[in-house]
Amino acid sequence: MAIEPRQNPTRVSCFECPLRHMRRFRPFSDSELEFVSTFKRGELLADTGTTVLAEGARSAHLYTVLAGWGFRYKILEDGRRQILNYVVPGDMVGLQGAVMAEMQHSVEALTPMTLCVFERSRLFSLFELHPGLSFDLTWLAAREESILDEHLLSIGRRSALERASYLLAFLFDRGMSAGILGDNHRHVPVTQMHFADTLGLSIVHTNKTLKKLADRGLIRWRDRGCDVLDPAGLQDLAKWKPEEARVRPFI
Amino acid sequence: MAIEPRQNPTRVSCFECPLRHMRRFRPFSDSELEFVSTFKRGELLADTGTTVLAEGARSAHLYTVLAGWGFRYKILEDGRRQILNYVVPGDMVGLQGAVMAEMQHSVEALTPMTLCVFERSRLFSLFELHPGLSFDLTWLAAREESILDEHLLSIGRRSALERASYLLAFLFDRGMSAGILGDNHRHVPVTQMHFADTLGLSIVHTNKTLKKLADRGLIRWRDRGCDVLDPAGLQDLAKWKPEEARVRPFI
DNA sequence: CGGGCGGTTGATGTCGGTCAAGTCGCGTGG
DNA sequence: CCACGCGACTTGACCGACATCAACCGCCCG
Repeated sequence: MAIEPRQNPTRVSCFECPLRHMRRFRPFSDSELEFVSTFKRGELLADTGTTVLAEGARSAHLYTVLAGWGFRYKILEDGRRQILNYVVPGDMVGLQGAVMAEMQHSVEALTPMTLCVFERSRLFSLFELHPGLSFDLTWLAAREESILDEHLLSIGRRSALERASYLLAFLFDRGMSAGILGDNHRHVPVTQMHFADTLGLSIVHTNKTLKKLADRGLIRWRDRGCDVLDPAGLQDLAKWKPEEARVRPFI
Repeated sequence: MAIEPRQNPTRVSCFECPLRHMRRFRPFSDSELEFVSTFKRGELLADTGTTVLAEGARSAHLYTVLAGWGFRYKILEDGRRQILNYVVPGDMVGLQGAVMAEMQHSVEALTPMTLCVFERSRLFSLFELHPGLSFDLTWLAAREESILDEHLLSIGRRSALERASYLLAFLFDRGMSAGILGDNHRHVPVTQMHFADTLGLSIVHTNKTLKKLADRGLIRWRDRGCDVLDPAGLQDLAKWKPEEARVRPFI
């Protein structure tokens, strides 16, 4: 169940961080890059199904996703699970734990993941030394908040079909802008069980709902995941538009 | 509908800010207090039902709630509304608009509200000059995120009765720690319509669900709002515990 | 005194849950 | 090599939680 993730023996320097060079991330100043390099403690590799962070933990670390898909979730005592959001490269996880006393949710790997490990105790010096990076942290938190707002609207007020369409369009958008969509740039590695737990529906009903979308040619199930064939059609069904892409921060 | 809020002619200095002296807020250093004083532009009074911030707006301002209750919400094209969260004194609103391009949600006053108005353009100098306040902003954003997480869990996975109990316990907790519960410190100024739009239920079913709670003596409806008679009982029903109170930031 | 808002209630319908099987592909071990 | 089990996906029958429709009450306020 809760497999221990393992440290990567070969640390990769921030200077040659593969994400750093992507156009969609804002460039760092030299001093910022240098700071982040010392802030970084190492890398963490997590296999599919691994628990990266557990609810209730008081982790000494903070992470940025470098590769792979993961998801954040909470569970009720009796096992009912709600997936809160998905994480992709460039996203930060564990900020809550760094800022509050302990983690209020868990994070699990959906595919093999690589995470950049930061020292939580040095977080405050980031605020002291780098206003730009501090602003970025706030930016990331505000953006997460606005995503959660939309999810709440979705679960609270959209029908099952709209909800499913929204989630698919959303995942496609996130995967696309992170450049991690599988074969043909349309594969999303999320099972129907994950869909059910994100949408607040039962697996059976989720299946029937997704089947409708598949019958209409919007998606196709394959290989423990889903090919998004018609993102625009999904957006229309959901009455939702993604934020237009712009340069975003990344720490 | 969208009544224009009005500026308060009599600005109150931050030095004598009534919230500042409450034990639950962290104290400011002299230089922080001085900075915030210059950051502050004035005060805004909003009557019940007023729209304080509108989705899509590119507001030049940022606010901290000084008095009263409000709520954040989103609406779908066809009018379906989802209330995302409630705001009470000490909460910041409009940070999203300051950090992203435009507001992704609206804010409306539930009771007459007083808000402290800040100049959005000076936000970056806050990051440059005051690491402590920057950290506080991130803290506030992370806390909002963890509240939204819990709401998602609630709407997605709790039954109608559990959801309603959770929301009541939650509102009681927030009102209590902000010291703004009405008569006998148990009155929450939220109508059944607001409950419905927060819980993702119809008004009729919300009414029937809340009636059950009233019949069990947990709450009582009165005066366009609700008296919370047994917060502990509600928490038990919802299987939820509030975060333990600790000193929190406030800008 | 009339109308609007908030709350209440019953009748009826439907969306989505639960139960129960069954298929398919894959990895494991006899 | 095949039996077995398991995880992901399907499908049909049935049921219940919640939505919708339609009244109606009480209160406040113009």
